[in-house]
Amino acid sequence: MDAYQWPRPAVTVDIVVFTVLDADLKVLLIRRKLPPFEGQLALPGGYVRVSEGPEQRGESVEQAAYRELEEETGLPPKALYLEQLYTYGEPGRDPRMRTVSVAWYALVRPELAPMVLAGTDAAAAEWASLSLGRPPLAFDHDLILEQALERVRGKVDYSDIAFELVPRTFSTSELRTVFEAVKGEVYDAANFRRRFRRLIEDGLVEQAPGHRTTGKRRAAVYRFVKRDG
Amino acid sequence: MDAYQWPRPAVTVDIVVFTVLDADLKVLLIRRKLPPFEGQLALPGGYVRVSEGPEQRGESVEQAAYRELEEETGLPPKALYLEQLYTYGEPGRDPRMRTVSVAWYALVRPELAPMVLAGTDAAAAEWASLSLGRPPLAFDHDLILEQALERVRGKVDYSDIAFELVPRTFSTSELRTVFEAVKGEVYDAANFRRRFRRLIEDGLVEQAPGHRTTGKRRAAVYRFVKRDG
DNA sequence: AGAATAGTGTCTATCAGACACTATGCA
DNA sequence: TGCATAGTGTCTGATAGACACTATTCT
Repeated sequence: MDAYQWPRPAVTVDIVVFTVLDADLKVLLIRRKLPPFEGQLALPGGYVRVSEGPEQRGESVEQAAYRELEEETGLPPKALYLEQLYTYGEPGRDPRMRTVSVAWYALVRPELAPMVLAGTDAAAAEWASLSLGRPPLAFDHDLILEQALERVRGKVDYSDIAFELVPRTFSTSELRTVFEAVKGEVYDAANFRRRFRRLIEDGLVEQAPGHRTTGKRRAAVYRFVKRDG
Repeated sequence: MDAYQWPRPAVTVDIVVFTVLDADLKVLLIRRKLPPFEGQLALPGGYVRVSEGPEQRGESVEQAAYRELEEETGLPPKALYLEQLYTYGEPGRDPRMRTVSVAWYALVRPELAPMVLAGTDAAAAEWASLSLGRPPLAFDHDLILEQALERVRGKVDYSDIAFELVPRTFSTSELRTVFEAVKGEVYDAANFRRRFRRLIEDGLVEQAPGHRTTGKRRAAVYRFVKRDG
């Protein structure tokens, strides 16, 4: 039995974009201009574009995520770390029609965060803080946001994603601030340093020229060394 | 712009089913009876069933995974641990048409593994060993299998999934065998025991009545204690 | 009785958390 | 010159790996 002709769900992408601004974890939200959920906040996203028949011109699901992000927020693919999160396919999650959404999360360096709003018309996109209460979102986007947070919080400890949330060169206290914002807890500065020193010894991080002064005293800056490069 | 009318991809599920038999990690594969890839091995899976219009009768993506598994292998939903893996949506991954596949992995206890073949007509489903070389699979199923393996290998260390691959009651050496099969390395029996003893102290595992003899000497058996129950 | 497996104890290296401490440079 | 922040050193407890050891029971 070949299901070629059967009804198909619409396939969309939704993206949870995080950044850290003012020592605070933030998500990018869009104010919807059309029903359903008109006027409410939602995650950026949209339909995956495909073509009929076996020629299969059209974008991959990942490309769709990059494209929608650029269209809706002005963020270019190069500026992003993008990773697939989960696929949501409950009937009823979109009141219009049966929709399966492939959700992604993205990380943006703080220097690039301000360019987001410039790329779209005034009031469309905004960085919402996550340390305070959360606004209700359209569709099942609350759930998606929650699971994205869980993923990032878990992964920050054993992977390199924290380096995607600091400037290209950064001080240890800037990196510590990212950890604190993501995990929502305070880290002992001395112990954090020691962990960080191991990263240098292992060659994951190297010192960069110059200094930075965020507090009272200037600090050495470092850069993340990519494994393959 | 509403994409209601635009062409849509077909949406499928594919499931990587693991079990441990004879101290060996195995995957459930299906011999395809229809083109494309006729006669080749593939992961069990199939189309997600939806309905037209806003009424949205139809199954969730997760239900589709359970249903396809039961249809193709005879494994009832109750017998399985099922978790979503990743969604594959590259154009060209199915030569017939544009297809987005939501992949899952499932774990089956060894006692239940034999019932798989009984549920289907003779030569359709088989448990393939993973310690030897792998047969080439249809579509991009090699990739899916590889990523499922990676997920299970990573997760077995910090989660409870190992308990889904032993009988309901088990000896420490049975549990160790599962770890060895999954990770592909030998564990020091004494150190493994010590780790295991901590699980008992923490109440995650409790001793069960009776004994089991897999080797020369009989061993105490335990059962996993669910957190919420 | 022999032998393989179940199960215990011990030593060492590593790492995280707590916290006392020194050093620097901006106000 | 004060003081907040950068950065170092040290103690303690938890845990993993290596490995020597005892205990049990099947054949």
